Amino acid sequence: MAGIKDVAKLAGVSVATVSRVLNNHPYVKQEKVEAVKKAIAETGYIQNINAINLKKGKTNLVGVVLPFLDHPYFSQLVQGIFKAASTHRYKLVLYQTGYHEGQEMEALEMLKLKQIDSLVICSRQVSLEVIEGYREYGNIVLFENGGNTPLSYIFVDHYACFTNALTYLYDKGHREIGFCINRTDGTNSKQREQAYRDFLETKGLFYQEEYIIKDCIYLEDGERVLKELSHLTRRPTALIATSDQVAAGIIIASPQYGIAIPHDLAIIGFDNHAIAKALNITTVGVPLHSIGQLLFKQTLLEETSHKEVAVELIQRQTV
Amino acid sequence: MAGIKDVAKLAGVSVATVSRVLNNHPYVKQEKVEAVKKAIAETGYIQNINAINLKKGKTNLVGVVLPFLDHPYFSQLVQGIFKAASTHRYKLVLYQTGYHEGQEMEALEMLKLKQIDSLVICSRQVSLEVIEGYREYGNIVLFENGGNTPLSYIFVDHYACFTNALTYLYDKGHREIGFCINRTDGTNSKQREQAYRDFLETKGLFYQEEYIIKDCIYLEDGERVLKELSHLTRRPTALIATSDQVAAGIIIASPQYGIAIPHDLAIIGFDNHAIAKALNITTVGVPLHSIGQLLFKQTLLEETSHKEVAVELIQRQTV
DNA sequence: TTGTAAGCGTTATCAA
DNA sequence: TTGATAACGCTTACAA
Repeated sequence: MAGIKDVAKLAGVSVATVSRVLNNHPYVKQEKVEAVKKAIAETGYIQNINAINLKKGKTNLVGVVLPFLDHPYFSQLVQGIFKAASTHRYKLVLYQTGYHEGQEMEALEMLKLKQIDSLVICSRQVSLEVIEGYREYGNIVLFENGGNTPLSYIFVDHYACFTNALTYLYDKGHREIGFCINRTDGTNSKQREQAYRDFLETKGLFYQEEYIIKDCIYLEDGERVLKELSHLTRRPTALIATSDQVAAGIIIASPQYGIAIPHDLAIIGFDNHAIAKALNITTVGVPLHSIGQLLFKQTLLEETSHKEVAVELIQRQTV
Repeated sequence: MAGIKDVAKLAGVSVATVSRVLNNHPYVKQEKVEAVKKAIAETGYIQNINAINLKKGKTNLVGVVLPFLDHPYFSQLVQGIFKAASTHRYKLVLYQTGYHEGQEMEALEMLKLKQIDSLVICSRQVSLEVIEGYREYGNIVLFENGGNTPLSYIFVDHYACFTNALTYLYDKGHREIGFCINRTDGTNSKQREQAYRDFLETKGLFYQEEYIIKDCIYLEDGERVLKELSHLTRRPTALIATSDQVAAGIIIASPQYGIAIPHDLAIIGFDNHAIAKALNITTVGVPLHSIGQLLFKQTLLEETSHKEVAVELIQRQTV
C-alpha cells in the first residue's frame, strides 16, 4: 500500500510538501500541488488516520454512555448529540452499559487512552468521584444534576417537574397519587421520589409504599402496572408514569382492566414522545433532542458549566 | 505525561520489557514484572491507543451506517450489533446518514483511513458498485438482499414476506388491499412494491395508485394514512403498514375517523415491536436483535456470505 | 517555498 | 529472558 513517501518520490518532492498539500497549507507552489495531487491519484495513496491521531493527540471521536438504545428517551438524546457532533465533524462512539459499571469504566478508560476526545454520560452507575478522576483526560459532560461537581452537566430539574405534576394532579382533586419509576437508585429517580415524599408531607397526605411501581421502563411494563394496582384494595386515582412509553402501555391495557382513563385513573407521562401526542397523553415535555445537542456542544467548551433545561407540562386528555 | 520510557527508566528495564508486561507476554522474569507494574502505578502511566492502532493497523472499532436512530427498527438492530460487538471487545462508531449520501461516503472513507476496521451498512443510498470499491479496506456487511454482489449480506426476503402477508389477507377475503411504504427507492421498498404488483396480477386484481401511501415511517404518520384514505371514494379494506409504528398510528387514530379495525380496515404491521403486542397487531415478525448480532459477526469473517433470515407472520387481532 | 529530520508512543524483530 | 532499534505514517519545527 502506497505511503506518503511513495507519493513524495513519484511527485519529486519531499514528504513534507506532500503533507502540506494534504493539509491545504499555503506556500506551496501551484505546480508542485498539481504534481502531488497527480501522484496521489496515481498511487492510490490513502492517509492513515491513526498516524494523524497519534501525532495530533486527538481523534475527533466522542463517546456516548447510555444503558440502552431501544427506548425513545435515549435514541432521541443520541439523535440530538449526533446532530451537533455531525456539524463539528465529530463521530460518536457508543458505550451501551446495560447499567453495568464495567462498560461505563471502559468508556472512561477509552478517554484516558485517547481513543475518544471527550465523553457524554447520559446515565451512570459509577460514582461521581470516580468519574471526576477522569476529568484530566478530556471533557466529560453529564446529563443529570451533578450538584457541585466540577464536571459539566446539563440537567432537567426532576424535583421541580415532579412537584409540578403532583400539584397539577392535586389541584384537579386527586389525593391518592402514585407513580411509576425505573431503577430506584438513579439520580433522577431519587429526585422524583424525594419530590413525592415532600409533596405528600406538605399536603398532609399519607405515603403508601404500594403506590410506587418499580422497574417501569418500556411500553410493555404498563400492563404490569395495572396488574399490580388491581391487587390493591385501595387504589390511586392518579399516576405519574416514568415516561410516555409506560403511560401508553397503561392506557392501552386499561380497557382489559376495566379502567377508564382519566375517569378511574388519571395519567401524566414524561418526555412527550410521539405516542403521547397520538394517545393524547398529558405529559411533561422534555426536549431531548435539544438537550442532546447541548450535551455535545458542552463537550467542545473548556470552561465547565451547569445548565438547567426548562420543561413544560403539556395538558392533554389523560388527567 | 508519563510515557513508556519513563516507566522503563523507573523500573530499570527497557521499553521492550515494559511493553511485554503490558501485553502479558511470557518470558519476563517475575521480579521485573513486579518492578514494571510498580513503576506504572507510580508514574501514572497511560497507554496511547492511537500509537497501538497505528502499529497494529487496527482500531477495534466497527462503523454502523443507518439513516436515523429514533425508530425501534434501527435502535433494535443497533442494540443487537452492539451486543455481539461487545462480546468481541469491539466498539461501535455511528454514522447517521439521514439518507444522505455524503454521510455514507464519510463512513466508507473512514474505513479507508482505518479509523474503523469494518462497516455494517443497515441502509444505504450509495450504489452497490461504489460500496464494492471499498471492499479492499475492510469487511463490509449489508442488511439487504444484495443479489450477487461480492459483499457479505444478511437479509430478509421482503418479496416473500409481502407476498405472504398479501396472501393471508386475500385468504381472509380481502380484495382491496393497500400498503404503506417509506421511501420508494429503497431496496426493501422496491421488493415490496414488486411483490404487490405481481400478487395483483396473479390474482387478477387492479393496481390502484391511491392504495399506496408513501413516506410512512413513524407512529405519527399513521394518522396521515387515514386522512389520505378518507379522501378516496373507494377505499381498501386492508392495509399492510411499513412497520408496527405506522400500524399503531393508524389503529390509534382510527376511532377519530370512525373506522373499526379490523372490521372496516384490516391491518398487518411489520417487525413485531413492543407496541404490536400491546395493541394486538397482526404483524410480520422480524428478529432485528438477532439480525444485528449476525451482522456484526459477519464482520469478523473473512469469507463473504449471503444469509437469509426467516421471519414469520404473527396472527393477532387486526386482521 | 521547500526539504531534513525529529518526534508522536507503541510493538516486534533480532541479536545477545 | 532481555535490550536496541527499526518500523508504523504522519506533522511540523527549523533550516535553507
